[in-house]
Amino acid sequence: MGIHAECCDEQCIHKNLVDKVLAEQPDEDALYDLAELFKVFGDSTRVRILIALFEAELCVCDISEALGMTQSAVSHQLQILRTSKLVKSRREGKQVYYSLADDHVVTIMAQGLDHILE
Amino acid sequence: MGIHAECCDEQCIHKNLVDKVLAEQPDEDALYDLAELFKVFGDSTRVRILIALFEAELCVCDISEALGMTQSAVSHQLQILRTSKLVKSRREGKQVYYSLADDHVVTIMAQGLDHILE
DNA sequence: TTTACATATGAGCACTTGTTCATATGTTTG
DNA sequence: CAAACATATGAACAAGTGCTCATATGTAAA
Repeated sequence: MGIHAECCDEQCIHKNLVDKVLAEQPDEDALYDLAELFKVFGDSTRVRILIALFEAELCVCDISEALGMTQSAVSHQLQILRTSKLVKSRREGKQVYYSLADDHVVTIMAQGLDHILE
Repeated sequence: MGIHAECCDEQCIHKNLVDKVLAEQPDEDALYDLAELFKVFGDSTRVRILIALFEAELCVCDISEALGMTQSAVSHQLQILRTSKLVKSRREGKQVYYSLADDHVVTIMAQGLDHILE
């Protein structure tokens, strides 16, 4: 007996649809990576950082100031954003400047805003 | 002294940029809602459910079968997806059928896939 | 080199989250 | 009505996450 011993007898399952879903499903790694990507967008501090970077390239210190958060907290989040390739960084003297890595960030955020503003 | 007592003296802040960021920032509620929305996409079980629903409208039982997960786990996740208005449901006899709520889901997922496949 | 500043990072803790298990609700059939 | 089935939901627990604090690294000025 499988997981569904007490649910969903054979006659009620739409077997052909389930098979189609299983056939079309992206591979396990892609699914995992996709969820990991959205997880990065799923924190209000990181969202605020990304929106701040819509305006301009900013140094860590600027971002801390704009968000009213400690440099450490912001720096930790910036690393996560950088690991996911959502932002890129550039050192200029003592400062490190961050900016958006590509257009996907903007598109994804715009679609998200569209959705919540309905 | 504020939060930044030991960091980022006045001369190093790009005050005009910070002010611009503060002025253009969406209100607190929108930022929070946006992060909440992406948080929903940020779980591989929910991503798998959404991708399954790309193919067809499915009942809870079909989804459990396709994902190889218990009915309870799937049902909990479906409620989260429904609360965020990413899926909608329709009862037909004993079954409840779920489908994608609107096109934003597809667009957001497609952009996400684009990003990770680069 | 020493000092000061900007940023990065590791450890620890409080809080959140996904699953399981047990059970409740809703629907159809006998 | 009772029994069977599909789905929903509350509680509890393990695993993950974001912040703080302390400290390390990197860079420029004295």
